[in-house]
Amino acid sequence: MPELPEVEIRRQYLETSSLNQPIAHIEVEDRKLLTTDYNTLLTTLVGRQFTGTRRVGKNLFVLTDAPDVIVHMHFGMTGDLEYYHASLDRPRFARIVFEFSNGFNLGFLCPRKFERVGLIDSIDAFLERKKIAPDGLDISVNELSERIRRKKAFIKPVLLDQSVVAGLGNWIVDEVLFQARVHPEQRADTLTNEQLTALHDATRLVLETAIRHEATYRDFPNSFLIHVREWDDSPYDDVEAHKFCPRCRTRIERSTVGGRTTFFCPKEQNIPV
DNA sequence: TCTCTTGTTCAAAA
DNA sequence: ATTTTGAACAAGAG
Repeated sequence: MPELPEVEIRRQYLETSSLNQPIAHIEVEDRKLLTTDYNTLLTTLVGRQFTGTRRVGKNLFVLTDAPDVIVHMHFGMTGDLEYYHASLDRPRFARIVFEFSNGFNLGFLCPRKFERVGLIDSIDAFLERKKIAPDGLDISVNELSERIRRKKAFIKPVLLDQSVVAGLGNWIVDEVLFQARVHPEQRADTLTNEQLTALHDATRLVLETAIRHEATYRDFPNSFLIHVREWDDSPYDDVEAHKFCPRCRTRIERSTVGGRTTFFCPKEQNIPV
């Protein structure tokens, strides 16, 4: 789940629930989830407060009242946050828990242990070191085009590359390509200016739509491809109807591109000849 | 029981 | 040397 829109929702959640409360303790069930030594994490953060948040791509940064002390969070494939009163049971999979002195806890839920939390001293240095490109909501059409044109790989894995544009994951890339009518296996360096503009427009459309609907897939417009994904089905959905292109009713094709499951409309997403 | 998975990394291959 | 590919990571869900 945690692609850019989900991380943005989590950022807003942390921002409204967990700022300006002294940290009394931090529980960590499995230290492999930390990118910073546990004792360093404790001595650095206990007594401090979260003061603000920033997000770039799928990375969430939590600022503190100590200079140059920033908590970095990455949600992997399944990470989530839950703010709850300490008198309640710890939420399932809350393997890292920030305990505030006011009796509330912020749980970092890590069902699959692909998530990571650690300290950094500079967001810019972190982005540089990790080669994180500009965020999908900030990147200009020129910069996106420039970065895509440099690559020869299929456009799908290029858009998944966080050093090209930050925040797009597997389903968003499929959705962006569908909205822009670009085939996932078109070579990146063969995209026309019109296609690059369409990709930039589609990126904004998909990201903004997802954030507006708080990343709840079933609420997305019917014009979106996402409804073909089986994990979107609800008891109210006509599952069969979702296997067809919402525009031309052609059966949606499922394949593997760049090692990832890919859905696309074989009629509308063509490679120009 | 078996397959699949929304992400990233790193080593191998090209 | 650089870019691309693909396995590995861990564990839950269906």
